Amino acid sequence: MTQQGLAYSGAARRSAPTARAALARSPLVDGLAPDEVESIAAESSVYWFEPGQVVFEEGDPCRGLWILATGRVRLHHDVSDGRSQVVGFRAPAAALELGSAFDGRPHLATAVALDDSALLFLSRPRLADVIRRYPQLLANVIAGLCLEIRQRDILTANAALKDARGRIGCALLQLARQFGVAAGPGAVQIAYRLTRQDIADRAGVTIETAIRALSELQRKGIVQTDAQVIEIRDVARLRVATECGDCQFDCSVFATPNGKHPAGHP
DNA sequence: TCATTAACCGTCG
DNA sequence: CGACGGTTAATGA
Repeated sequence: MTQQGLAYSGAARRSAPTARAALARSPLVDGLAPDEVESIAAESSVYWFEPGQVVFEEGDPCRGLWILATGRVRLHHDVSDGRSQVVGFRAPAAALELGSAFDGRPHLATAVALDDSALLFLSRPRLADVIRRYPQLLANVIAGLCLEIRQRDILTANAALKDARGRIGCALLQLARQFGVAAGPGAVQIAYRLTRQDIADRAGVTIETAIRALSELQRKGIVQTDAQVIEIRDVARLRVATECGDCQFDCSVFATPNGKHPAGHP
């Protein structure tokens, strides 16, 4: 069951310019002229979701492409024993699930709003139409899909790391790659609020284990948490502690000087 | 609701 | 055996 937000409520209408701005920042429309982006925005709708509201559920038929405009969204699988495995977190300008939007098969994960969130929706027929008009989009889609695949690869590599500390460390480094902003020499802040439960579900451990590992890292001065925002004070030491040495996945932490990460991509 | 700590317990190398 | 991590419970913010 998908509970959808109200289409174009008054609040959503007022937020439409914000949604268009988010679309313009999306890597999906890289290389398109502003009026071309505008024509895509004109074909899409804006939906509003409250914290905890489900955008779509794993197994739901995919009706189109969702792009986050404002707020935060978590994507996860519900695992048999009642726990949940986080597939990824989304920030504004990121697509929720490119794969299903383009192959039309059911959603691979459940998407839940973490904050009040505005999302752009483009139905599959309109998406197909837009692609026909702007073939440049295909290259952007492929790039986005490749990033989704990399993220999944990191997830499986993470699960294969033998102990919980390693998985937590790997999850932190990957989140830093995605949401990191420079916070001084060798330090990166994960600019995304995450509960301990979020971290635990991302790493595939219980919340207590996540707390144990994080407390330990905190005691060593490697990380520091403030109001659900984690700062890695010493990336190099976290890498050592996580034994990333021979990991072939691209967890390398980057942060641009102006504090922006590349356009919302996972 | 979220975070933390500690005690306890089963598994596995 | 002993490290590890899940379970449970208690407590504080």
